[in-house]
Amino acid sequence: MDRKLLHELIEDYTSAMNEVNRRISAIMNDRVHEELTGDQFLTMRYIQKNEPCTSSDIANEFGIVKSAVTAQVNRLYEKGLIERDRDSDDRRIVYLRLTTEGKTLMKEGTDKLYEVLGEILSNFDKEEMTFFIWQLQKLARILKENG
Amino acid sequence: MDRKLLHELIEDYTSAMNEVNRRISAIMNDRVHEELTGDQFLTMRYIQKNEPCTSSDIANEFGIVKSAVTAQVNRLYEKGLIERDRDSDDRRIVYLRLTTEGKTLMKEGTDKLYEVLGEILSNFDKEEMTFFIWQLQKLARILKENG
DNA sequence: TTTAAATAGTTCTATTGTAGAACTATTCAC
DNA sequence: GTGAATAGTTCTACAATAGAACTATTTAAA
Repeated sequence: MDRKLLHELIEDYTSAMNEVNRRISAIMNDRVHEELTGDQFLTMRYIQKNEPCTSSDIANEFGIVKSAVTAQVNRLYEKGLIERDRDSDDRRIVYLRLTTEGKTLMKEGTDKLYEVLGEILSNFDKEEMTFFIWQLQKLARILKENG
Repeated sequence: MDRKLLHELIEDYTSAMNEVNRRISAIMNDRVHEELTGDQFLTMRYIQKNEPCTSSDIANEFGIVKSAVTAQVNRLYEKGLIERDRDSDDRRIVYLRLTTEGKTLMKEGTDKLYEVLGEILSNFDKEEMTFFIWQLQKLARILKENG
């Protein structure tokens, strides 16, 4: 491909992607997870979907070091949203689960997420959206291979 | 559209988008802006493209408060990458510009960005990429209206 | 023309997210 | 049984951010 065109596409891609990320995170903050930060919501969602999971799982999923996870998990623990208990066979391992409060909060958050994103995505028809997601997944796969 | 299908699409969209963002930022960190954080690189790029600009411009562009910009700009200033000077007509306004060092660094960073993203995007053909970017821009526009 | 409101930016404080090194406790492998 | 590997925590340092209080300056209104 022509060099100049490629550079223009890269500029367009990065600027659109940055704008989407900024606006999504602003909307999520305002309307989806009032009581949590964006990162906390993502961590809670991960635990919700992968219960029970460990700090190492989270560190691996989000590409951050384990001490960063400890700090985050401590904050969620202090809010009473998650519980920790040690594996009885291998006492190094600490399993993380949502508490009843955590589950309630995430149920509400997920409902709002579906409502808010559903409203936004209703501007795309099914084929358009499917193709867009398929492209995103392809990009994710390529990035995984190139990382 | 069917409710369950929409929810699945939302799950696929959010998980692909999050993975893309994580991997892009990891790659950028490793190969594009070694001496800067991701946020600093974005701020420097904004100044590079909009020289001279103000702290308020940056706050507006990235949706953050002005005190956050002051903190960021201070760090870049201390690295010798940007310079500030007051408008002589309206002495409240401080214009930001890249220093020679800042320009050199951003020239290198931009070259690396083109190289790295060019390599990744070469896995898409021109029509595919154009359509994908067009969809991203459409999403950005809708988010802007819905925000 | 003086005074009040608006604007641009900074300072200060507090919280969150992060990396990295040193550490504890536990399990595994030889 | 001892040394290596693993899971997680603690501690320190820094970046990013919000929000309130502040300074300096300009604009608008009385």
